[in-house]
Amino acid sequence: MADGSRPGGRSSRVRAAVLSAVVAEVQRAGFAGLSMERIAGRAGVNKTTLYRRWGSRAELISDLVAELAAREIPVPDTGSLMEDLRALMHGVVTALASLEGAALVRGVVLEAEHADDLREAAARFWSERFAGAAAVVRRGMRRGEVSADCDVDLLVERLVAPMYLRRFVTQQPVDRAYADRVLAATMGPIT
Amino acid sequence: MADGSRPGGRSSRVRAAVLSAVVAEVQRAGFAGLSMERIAGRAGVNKTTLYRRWGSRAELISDLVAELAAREIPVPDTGSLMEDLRALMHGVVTALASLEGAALVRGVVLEAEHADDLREAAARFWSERFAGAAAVVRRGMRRGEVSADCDVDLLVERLVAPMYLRRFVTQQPVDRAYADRVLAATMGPIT
DNA sequence: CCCTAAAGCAACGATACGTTGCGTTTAGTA
DNA sequence: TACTAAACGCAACGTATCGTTGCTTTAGGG
Repeated sequence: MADGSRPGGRSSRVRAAVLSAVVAEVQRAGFAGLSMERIAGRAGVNKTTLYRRWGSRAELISDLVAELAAREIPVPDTGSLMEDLRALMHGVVTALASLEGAALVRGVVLEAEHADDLREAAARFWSERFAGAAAVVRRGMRRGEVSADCDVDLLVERLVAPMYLRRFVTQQPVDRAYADRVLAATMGPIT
Repeated sequence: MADGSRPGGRSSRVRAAVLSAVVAEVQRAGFAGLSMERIAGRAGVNKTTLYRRWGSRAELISDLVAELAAREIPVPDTGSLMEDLRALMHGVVTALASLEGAALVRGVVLEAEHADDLREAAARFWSERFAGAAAVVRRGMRRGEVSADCDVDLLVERLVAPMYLRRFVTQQPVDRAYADRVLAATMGPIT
């Protein structure tokens, strides 16, 4: 092999096992209770492997965030802006309800302030997500479903932000009905 | 003394020194990097005192949250809904920019999932804050500045949520200009 | 089938954890 | 002012996890 890297086979199995073990451990004891040795044990992997491949806990979390962020989510295109936005927001509801999605956001919120690489990974993640949502809005703008002088990025933020606030800050439930209420209240006057 | 408690004098000094040391340590190394011994050292207090008074790291953070949450913030009443809301949102901007405010929210986001007492403290905190903001909106509603069928609580959430999203999730800057944009976009069509 | 990247294993010192026993300071009371 | 007990300081303890190292074993890819 040219560069000597060996990505397939055992390596990828180890990687998958470790990342899933991290998620499981986050669920069990929270981010503050993460232990490298426990992660290794749950993943059926030696502690040494973690340090050799990731170097530190921060890099491991950073990799997890990048991994979860890399999962492509489809951008809806039904021809109706409201239907597209509804689908997008319901996707956020599902993501926030899932363990992986919650771990992703929580990891960023917790670590990003003191880990530059994680902050970059997070920035890439959010810019991609918001770009997809913004594209949806711009399609609707071309169809005349929203006025041309609308601040698209701000609109996207206003749509999704309340769900994050409830999920992580005020600890209130987030479901599709709530998403619909936010959507109606935000888009209602614009139409 | 009857119950044997002794709240004044040295006890309160120690408490103040410790809580301020926690905030300083959060700034230095983040929540994940909190060490009881380092906190004790910075506060000029023995490690034993921390464990005897608070029992655990989680309870210490919980107490800090309760302490910060107990600080009364004035609810503006200028006679104009938009001015009141602007003042409220600028207050949030200031709080998020301050170390204490960021530590408060971050502590809740980090620990609340696995600490029931902290979750209760956080719930009290947010319900008080949102009640104040909702009162402002209802005053405006009585003056006819907002329609009577408006969902007040949802409106408050929609106003403040984008600032929290930027500060903690997408890691983007939050200033008064942004708060004004959110306010204008959210209230513009209602008026 | 070989070569070697990658994982396993075992042990290390260092650090922080949480706890205990005992002596000292200090606040509140009589 | 003197007394009492709550609160803190101090020192030491065993434990757990950290992060690292040297060496051996496994298994993927040419």
